[in-house]
Amino acid sequence: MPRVRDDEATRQRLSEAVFLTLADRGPTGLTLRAVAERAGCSTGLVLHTFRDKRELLLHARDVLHERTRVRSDALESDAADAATALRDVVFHALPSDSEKLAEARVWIGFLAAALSDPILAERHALHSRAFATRLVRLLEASGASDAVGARERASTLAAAVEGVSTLAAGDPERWPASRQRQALELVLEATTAVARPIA
Amino acid sequence: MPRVRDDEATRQRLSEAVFLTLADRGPTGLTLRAVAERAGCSTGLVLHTFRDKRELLLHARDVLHERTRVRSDALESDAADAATALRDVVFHALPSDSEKLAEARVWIGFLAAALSDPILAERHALHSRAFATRLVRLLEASGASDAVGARERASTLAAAVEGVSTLAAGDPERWPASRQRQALELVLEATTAVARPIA
DNA sequence: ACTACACCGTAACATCTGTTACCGTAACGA
DNA sequence: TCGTTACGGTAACAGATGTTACGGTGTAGT
Repeated sequence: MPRVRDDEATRQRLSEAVFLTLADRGPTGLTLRAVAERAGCSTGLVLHTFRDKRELLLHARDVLHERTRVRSDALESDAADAATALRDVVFHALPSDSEKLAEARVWIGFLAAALSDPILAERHALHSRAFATRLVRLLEASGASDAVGARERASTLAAAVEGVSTLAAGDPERWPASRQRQALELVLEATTAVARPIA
Repeated sequence: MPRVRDDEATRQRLSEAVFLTLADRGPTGLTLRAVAERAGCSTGLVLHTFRDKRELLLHARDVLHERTRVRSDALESDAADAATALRDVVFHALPSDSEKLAEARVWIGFLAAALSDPILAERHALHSRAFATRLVRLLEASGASDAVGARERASTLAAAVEGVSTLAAGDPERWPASRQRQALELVLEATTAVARPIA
C-alpha cells in the first residue's frame, strides 16, 4: 500500500481552525480559505477531509459540544454532592476568561449560522437541550424547591448562563468575571432556594 | 428643480428589508442584492441611499434599537408605578410572539455581524448598555432589595432577557411564551424581593 | 530499488460579492 | 410646454467564494 492514512486528527485540527476563524472573523468571515490558512494547509486538504463546507461546520459544532460536555462531566464527578456539582457546572460554563470568552463568540457564530441552515439549527437545539437536561438532573438530585418544576428552573438557569455569555461576548468590559458570578449567584439562589410562599 | 427628493422614508424601508433578510437568511445571507429584492428595488437605490453596506447596517441597527426604545418608553409612561413598569418592560422584551421572535433572530444576526466589525460592536454595546441603564433606573425607582447593588441586579435581569431571547431564537419549540414568562418571573423575584438573610 | 497508489497542494471553474459608472426617465420650475 | 436635473435602474468590474479536476510527491509493500 502507498501513503499511510487520513486521520480523525485532521478533522480535529480543522475544527479547531474553524473555532479560531469564527472567534475573530465571525460567520461572514468563516471561509474555507480562512480556515485552511489557520490550519496551515490548503483548501484542498479541507475538502478532501470533508465533503463540503457544511460537513466541516457540523463536525466543528459537535466538537464544541463535546468539549463542554466532557468538562461538565468532569466537574460533576469531582463534586461532593449534586448541589455543588450544579454550582460548578454553571459557573464553569460562564465566559470568565479569554478562552471561554472566545468560546462564547464561537457559540454565537454557530447560532447565527444556524439561522440560515436548518440542519445546523437542529444540531444547535439538540446541544442546548442536552445542557438543559443536565441542569434538570442536577436540580432534581439536589432536592429543594419544588414550587416550580425542575424543568422550568433549569430553563431559567440555562437562560441566565446563555444571557451572560451572549452579553459578555458583545461587550466584555461590562461583564468581568465578578459580575458574571454575581448574576448567576442570584439566579442560582432563586432556582434552588427551599420553597417559600410567594411574596 | 427637477425630480423631488430622496427621503428618510427610503432609509426606513431599506432597514426594514435588512430585518427581513437577516431574520430568515442570517448574517451570511445578508447581501445587498437580497436586501434590494426584499425592498422591491435594485442595488442601485441601496447604494445611492447609503454610502456602503456598513452604513446600511449601522442605520438598521439604530432603527432596531429605536423601535424597542419607543416601545419601552410607552410601557413606562403607561405604568402605574415603577415596579409594574419594570415588569412590563421586561416581559415585553421577550420573544413571545412570532414578530418578536423574528426580532430576536435579527438581534443575533447583528451581534454575529458585530463579531467581525468593531464599529458595529461598539454600537451593539451602546444599545445593550442603554437597556441595562433603563433597568437600573426602574429598579432604583421601585425601591426594595439593596443587599445587592441595583446595577448588578439590572445586569442579571438583562442577562435573563437576553438568554431567553437567544435560546428561543435557536429553539422556539422549547420556549413557548409561558416558559419565557415563568423564567423571568423567577429572576424578577430574585432581583426585586426585599432583602432577606442568605439561606 | 522500484512500482503503485493514496495524499494533498495548485489551479481552474462558475457563481456571487460589494462597488462603480453610465444613462434613461420622470418630475418640477419656468 | 419644455428644459433641467436629480433619481434610480442596468450592467459592468475586480475580487472572493465554494467546489472540482488534475498532477506532483512521498511512502509502503514487494
